[in-house]
Amino acid sequence: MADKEISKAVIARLPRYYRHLGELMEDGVERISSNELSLRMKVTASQIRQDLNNFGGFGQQGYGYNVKYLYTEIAKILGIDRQHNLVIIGAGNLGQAIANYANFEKRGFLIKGMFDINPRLIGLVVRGIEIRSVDDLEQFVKDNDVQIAALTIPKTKAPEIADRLVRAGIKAIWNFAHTDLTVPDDVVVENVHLSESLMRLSYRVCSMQDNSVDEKQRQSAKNI
Amino acid sequence: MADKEISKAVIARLPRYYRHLGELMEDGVERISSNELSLRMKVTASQIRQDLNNFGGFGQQGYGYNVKYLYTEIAKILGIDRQHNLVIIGAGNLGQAIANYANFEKRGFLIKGMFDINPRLIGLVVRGIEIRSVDDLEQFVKDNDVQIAALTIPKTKAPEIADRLVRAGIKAIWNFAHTDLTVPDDVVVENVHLSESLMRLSYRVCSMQDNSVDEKQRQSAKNI
DNA sequence: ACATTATTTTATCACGCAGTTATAATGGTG
DNA sequence: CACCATTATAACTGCGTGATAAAATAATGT
Repeated sequence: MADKEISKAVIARLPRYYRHLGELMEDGVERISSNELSLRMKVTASQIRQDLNNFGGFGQQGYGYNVKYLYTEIAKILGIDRQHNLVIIGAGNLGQAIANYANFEKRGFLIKGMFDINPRLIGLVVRGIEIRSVDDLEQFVKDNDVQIAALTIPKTKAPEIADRLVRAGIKAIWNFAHTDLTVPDDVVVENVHLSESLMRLSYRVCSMQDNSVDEKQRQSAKNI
Repeated sequence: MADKEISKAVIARLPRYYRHLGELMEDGVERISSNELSLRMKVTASQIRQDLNNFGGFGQQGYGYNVKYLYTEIAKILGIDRQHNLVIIGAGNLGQAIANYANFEKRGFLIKGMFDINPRLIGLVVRGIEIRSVDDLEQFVKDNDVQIAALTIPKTKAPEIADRLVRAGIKAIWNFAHTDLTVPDDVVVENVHLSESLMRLSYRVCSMQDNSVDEKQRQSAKNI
């Protein structure tokens, strides 16, 4: 496994395949063809076949893909068959929203602890997870084999905390802070910049309106 | 403006340009060259030049780009110079996290109301925004010229609410529910699937580890 | 029950287009 | 007038799509 480089575009699509396959399993579907799946997911069947082929022949001619097998194989590829210990830095609404999302644990993401600087929050327990002082961060990361840190703190504090996490040996940062982080090459940063997402939405709304205006102009141009 | 089709990839990068330009403005920087910006943002200067050229000559030879001018122009392109009214459906932690993020309002996103089905939450006020019953959703959307709805509800409820929003005349859905939504062509859906983001992170962490194992193997192979 | 044919569906190949990077040409700056 | 940095153009890379070959399943007839 993990022989040749797999394109970024394919990896980005895998979680969506995984989600749909999970839903199919729940519905008791045992096998599915790329064509059926393409209808469901609204992507071309060709793309599905090519994507899945990156990881070796999961499918069988004349049969299709075995849903359960494919599901577990994708889990292996994504690494969600293993356990990942994570901590949440920032116990505000966003941090608590993540802590409260139970399904992460089904995927092997185990929230070991939460951290904050607000003394009023420290000591509280959210879904069995204690909120601790950031002073204890390094020690906790080392003691609990924490791989991943979710950063749900203001951008001003983010770079400093990121540095501390890196020095404590963290492998990946799930960054919700509205800033870019600079980390060594062997540390992964996955950005979730909500404000950027909202701006993209804004663009699409506006260009949609502009287009409809254009169409109206074209319509009235016809009538001349 | 809005003459020829601009590629999706360029639009996706614009918010990041916008953020960095904002930071430069705060630092009192008046002009910047594509080369300096490329160093700061860690993308190629060539890409920056080509991206910005999509929207007409913002730059000047021998001078660079005027930071403030570029900032306001990108704002126009993204449509964040106008006001967008939005509602949040789902007043849980995630919904409240969005409601509490003040900077959205600076970008013209005005949160008009929040909605939930939980009677205990209805009537509460978060940052001056009242939490209402979803029964009042349609009327509120129509009365308040709401364009955008943030969906921070469980996936089981999402499709039904999405339908209701569409019928009420919403223009865009910012979808945090872990499911795909089916809407008419003239309604924009921007997905924020956190679980998928976390899976991508997981993949990168694992492939990073595998690669370092490979390197060690290569190292030991050398020593034979 | 077996051989044969038709059907289904994947795997692989090849092409075209879009996105990215590099280079040449142009036009201000100082 | 030399230099700088953009604009415009060209080369390259990679992704997505469609077409074809191969392989298994399902159907048919003897």
